[in-house]
Amino acid sequence: MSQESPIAYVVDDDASVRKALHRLLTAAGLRAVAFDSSRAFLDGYDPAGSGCIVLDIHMPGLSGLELQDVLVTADSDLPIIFLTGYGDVPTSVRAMKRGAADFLTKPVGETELLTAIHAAFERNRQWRQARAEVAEIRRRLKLLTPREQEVMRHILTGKLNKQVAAALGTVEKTVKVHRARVMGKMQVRSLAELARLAERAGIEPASPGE
Amino acid sequence: MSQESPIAYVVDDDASVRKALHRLLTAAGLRAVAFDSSRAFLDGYDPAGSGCIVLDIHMPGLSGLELQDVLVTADSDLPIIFLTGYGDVPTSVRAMKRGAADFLTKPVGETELLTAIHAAFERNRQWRQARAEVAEIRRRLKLLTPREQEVMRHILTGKLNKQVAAALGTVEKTVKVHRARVMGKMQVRSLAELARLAERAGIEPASPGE
DNA sequence: CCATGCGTTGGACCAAAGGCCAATTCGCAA
DNA sequence: TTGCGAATTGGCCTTTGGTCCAACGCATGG
Repeated sequence: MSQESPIAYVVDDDASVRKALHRLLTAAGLRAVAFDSSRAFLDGYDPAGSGCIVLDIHMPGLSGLELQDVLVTADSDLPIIFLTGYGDVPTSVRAMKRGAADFLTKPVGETELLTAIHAAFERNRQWRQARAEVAEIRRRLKLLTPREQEVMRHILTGKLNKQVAAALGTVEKTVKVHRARVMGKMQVRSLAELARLAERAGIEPASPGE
Repeated sequence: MSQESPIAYVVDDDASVRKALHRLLTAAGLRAVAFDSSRAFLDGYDPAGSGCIVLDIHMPGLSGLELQDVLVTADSDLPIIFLTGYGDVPTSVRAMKRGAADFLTKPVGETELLTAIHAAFERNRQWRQARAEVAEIRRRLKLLTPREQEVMRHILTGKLNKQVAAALGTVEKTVKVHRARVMGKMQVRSLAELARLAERAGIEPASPGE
């Protein structure tokens, strides 16, 4: 568990802004990394790391909004704080509707920015935690053989072993064995725990009929 | 199951705007109800109904943003579409961060507004559905006696009846009876279903120790 | 050809869950 | 006082779940 501290990525094509922001964030005790373009950011950031992005809108190449689209599509969990000098209402609304954490206008107060960053860090932390839990569940799920997954899906509907057997065209004994292996591989000791994991990870139970 | 069609509430202190919006929405086949102030809206809207609100920002008395705060606090599920002639970025961002469905500026295109309203209706529909499910679960939960609720919480941890009995200072037989009543009142036929309901409704299982 | 692993199945056995009937105690309300 | 619902407990029986030992068929790779 490498619990690295979150990084505040700064993406702005204006060197003086980058420098000022970097200095401000570093002085506040944050890890800050600056990029001069969306492309440079995409090439240099750590998709698995934690943190947030302080992003300018108007930039050559990929604009801030376009970078947001790329990250959303890529299912990134880095919150984006837009920071622009020429923001208009439609743009800010669009950005927020696509999940931006905040939308600030230059010049921005130190406190305002730092508050936004800390909030973004917190959002990122919670998101990552939720995602990690689901990822762990899915990791275990992959350990199950196809047959075991089928049995699990039927069990989650509340079927009895014999009913699962009938649905799968096998006998109760076999279901028992699969069931035991499912419980073992999913690392749960009760049906209640299994159902909870399944609910969290979005595992749909089999249709009652089939 | 009164499946009434959603209502588009219009809240604006400008009579001409109200009239124009009402005509526009009605012409589009929507049920529209207009109010000239936040207070009038609060007094006249149906908290249990479905729909959305087209809300002006600048109004005497409670402003649009203040009305939003009231509704958020009241846990309303009516999406708010702000519609203002003097919107600025900080205001729109604040509104969006508090959950506004959209933030449009006058003059607004017919298509733009209608699209926003339909999107808001859909959001409202999904929200209401999710809320209705949880409400139904909680309704059943209230049918449980305190003891039965305790037993349920322990069962949800995966404990055996005898372990639940030990935790509650009683005997296995009693737990069995309570358990059966829990299953009956919650209208589930398996532990898996019960666990699913509990997970959805945010019912926390008892701590394993106690 | 054979070893290895996976999926499958059988048998035996014990623990646990669920259902049914009956009974007691307690507190609160008619 | 009487009655009722909640909580509790007992006994008895059936069904189900969980586990151990054992075995067979099949594909994959050595």
